[in-house]
Order: sequence, then C-alpha cells, then structure tokens
Amino acid sequence: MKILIVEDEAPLRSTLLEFLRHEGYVCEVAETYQQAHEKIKLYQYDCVLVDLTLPDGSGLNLVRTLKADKSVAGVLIISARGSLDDKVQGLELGADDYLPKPFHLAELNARLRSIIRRRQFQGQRHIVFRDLTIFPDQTLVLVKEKPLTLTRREYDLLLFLLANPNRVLTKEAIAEHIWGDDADMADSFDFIYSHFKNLRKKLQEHGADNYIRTIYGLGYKLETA
Amino acid sequence: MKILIVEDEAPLRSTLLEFLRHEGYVCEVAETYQQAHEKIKLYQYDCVLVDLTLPDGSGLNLVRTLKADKSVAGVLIISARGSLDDKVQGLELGADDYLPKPFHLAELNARLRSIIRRRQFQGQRHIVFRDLTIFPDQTLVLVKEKPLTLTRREYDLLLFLLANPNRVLTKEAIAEHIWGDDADMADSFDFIYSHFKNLRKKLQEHGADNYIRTIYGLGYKLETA
DNA sequence: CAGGCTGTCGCCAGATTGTTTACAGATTTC
DNA sequence: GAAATCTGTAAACAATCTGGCGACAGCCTG
Repeated sequence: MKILIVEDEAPLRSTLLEFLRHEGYVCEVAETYQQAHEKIKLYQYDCVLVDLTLPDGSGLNLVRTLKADKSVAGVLIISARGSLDDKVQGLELGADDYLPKPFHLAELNARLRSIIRRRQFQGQRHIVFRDLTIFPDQTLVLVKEKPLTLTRREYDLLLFLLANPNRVLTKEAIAEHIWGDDADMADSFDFIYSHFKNLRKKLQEHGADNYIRTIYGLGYKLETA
Repeated sequence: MKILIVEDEAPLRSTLLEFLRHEGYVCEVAETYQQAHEKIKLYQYDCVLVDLTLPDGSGLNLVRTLKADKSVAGVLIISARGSLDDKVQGLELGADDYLPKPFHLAELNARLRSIIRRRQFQGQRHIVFRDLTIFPDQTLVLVKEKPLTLTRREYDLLLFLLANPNRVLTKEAIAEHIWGDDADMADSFDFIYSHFKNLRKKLQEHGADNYIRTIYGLGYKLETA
C-alpha cells in the first residue's frame, strides 16, 4: 500500500510519515505542488493525502490535476480551514474524503483504509482468484476454503499480483510498489526472490495451484488460467 | 462500551461527559450535526445520545441518517421540547428511546444500559460463545457454568472480541474502541499486551479453551472454531 | 559448449513484534 | 483512611519476520 503525503508544514509532515509508516504503508512525501505533481506522474499510489494550504499552488489544483489524469489514486484532503466551501469544492473535484484539522491519527487511518478498500476492489467484500479467496479488510486468505496465514510482505506481494493479473511485473515495479523509492536499495532487488520463494512455498503447502509464473529476464506474472 | 454524545450546550455536554465517563463508558462528543455525522461514519459506537435541538441541522435528521446507514448504534434522544410530536417522530425514525429534559442522571444511565443490552445482542439476555456465557447487563461471565470475575478492561476487551468474531483486530482498533481517541497514546499501544495477558490467564485458569489467537504483525482474533 | 546472466534454494543475523514479569501510581473497597 | 485491587509502564525475554549472502541450477548468447 503506497501513499503520497503532500504537506508543507514540516512537523505535521513527519508526524504523518512516521505514523503511516508504522501502520505498514509505504510512504513518500512532497512539500509543494511541483514536487507532488512530478511524483504523481511517475509513480502509482494507492492514495494521495493533500493539504489544501500549499505554498506554490492551491491543493485544490492538485486534486483537479490528479482527477484529470484519471489517476487511479484515491484522494484524501486534509485542511485547517474548516470552511464548508472548501470541503464541498474538494469533494466536487473528485476527492474521496475530507478530514478537517485537527484530527486524530486513528481517524486518519480509518479513512485511509476505507478509501483504499473502496478504490482497489470496487467495494467488493472479497476477491476470488481461482482457488483463492481474499478478504482485504481482514487480511485473510483462503486456499480452497482453508485459511492461509501470510506475513505482511507476502500478503502485500499477493495483493499486488492480484491487482495485475496476466501482466508481467518486473522486480523493480514490484519493489517500487511495495517498498517505495527508499533510495539505498536501488542497487539490488534480489530480496524479492526470498519473498516469492516464501509465498510460493506457503501456497504449495496448502495445495494451491501454481499461478505464479516466472518470465525469464522480465519478471513475474499471475496466470488466470 | 463506547458512546457518542451529541449536544450543543456546553454545560450539559460536560455534565453528561463527566457522568458517563465515571460510569465506565468511553465517551466522545460532537457539538453539531456535521461533527456527529463524521464521527458516526468512522467509528463504531454502542449508543448515540442525540439532543434534538442542534444548531446546524435538526437532531431528527441525525437520527434519520443513523438509521439510514444501518448503523448498529442504539439511539437515545434527549430533548427539552416536551412535545409528544417530537417523541413520536423520533421513535418512528428508529430511535430506541426518548428522554425528556430535565432528567436524572440515574435514569439516563438505566435507559442507556437497557438500550445497549437490547441492541448489542439482539435482546438476548445472555450470549453464548463456545464454553462461555456472558450476561451483558450484569457484567457476568461464566466459563462452563462457573463464574469468572473480570476487571472492567478485561471485560471490555472480551466483549469487543465477542462482537467481532473471526476478524483480525489490530491493537490500534482495540485501543480505539476501548480507550477512545484520546490522542496522546498514539505512540504506544503496548499496554494492550498486559490486558490480553491477564484475560488469557483468567480464561485458562478457569479451564476455557484458547480462542484468542495472535496474528503476528497484525493483531488478535477470536476464533469460533 | 563456455561463459555470463537470471532465478531458486537454504541459511542466518538483525530487526520487529509479542509475551511475560515486576511494579508504581490510581482507583476501588471495606 | 488503610488495604486490596486494578491499570498502564518498563524491561527482559521469546518468537517470528526480513532481507541479504552464497551455492547452485537454468537460460540465453555467441
């Protein structure tokens, strides 16, 4: 789960960053409209947190840009202005929710979850893929009706594959989505191998078919049939 | 037990807050229709106290909203208007009870209890879960016919788990429901460990099965089988 | 077929997360 | 108001996960 935080005030920005990281999200930050705009064109986020009061261009413009690009990202507006106008305007531009400052982090978390869940799988309560059934809000996976316990990374991996069936995903794209562009790891994505191995092993042990195909030199792909 | 107080007059609001806190409820407040609406969408309350005379939208609308959302929360209307019309209208909209001002706090308490009991477990006098029997209105728990004395926190914890069987509940969600969004504790939820420890110990000492499963990195879950 | 990539597997140290114990202050009980 | 109990904190300890390494196997090019 990848989130972009667009917030100019440093203290709030780092609070949000720390909290959401701790909650298990992959987070990146932008301080200005410019920065945010560039990141958005480049990466795929599950949700973008926008503070309306940005220095170099209103946050509302950013929301407009996001929605104009038909970005798949959800948008959650946060704002100090309690004005109803802003709220209405933001939601009219396509934002998914609006959170007035000050807010409790637990509340932010709840709204984020709700947005992501709604967006990612069109509000379905569960996803079925061949002999797998996944309940995204419960972090639960069933293989042929039997529960399968996955670690967080394994689960993230599976969900990302599931969101892109029949498409070849490179190690880089996968790492980018699950781990973010946390710099330093730019040299080697080999640790992905470990996680694929573990995921495959667990699936196999539970008698699942082998959906995960390796495409030599390119990446991995989840096969629907 | 979590309660939302929707009341615009500050003195009464704080009286209610203080009293209900002292009675052992987790309380949050909202002063307007807007605030209440947002809180309700987000959190799970056991009961919502609505004053009919709100500034930015009639309390009746709030009741309507609550019931339209198929919220599980019970609704108790309080109102200065003694008019029978209001009462009838409120109850028709699905409110669970109506209390005209002025009222005695003891009476409020009694009605709250009754609503919560009725709502939470569909009017059943007791709940059975595997070898547990719980009498919500007496704060009494039986393990295989034998009584078990739990502290308030232990009891709240057990009831929250019971209300969400087979679902993974994060430490954060649990803390949120039992302790409220009292901010400051946003940094560490480790104290939850203690309570789980104590609850498990007591259950075990009384020969109960081990329903409470830990899901590493995610939270806890109560297993029906 | 040799040599260089690319991916699989087993292993493991460090990090993260959960359990247990002990305890000081708060609260309740008597 | 003293005693008993409860609550949340801290710290030691245990379980589990993560990501990196090296050995090896498979694939692809020349």
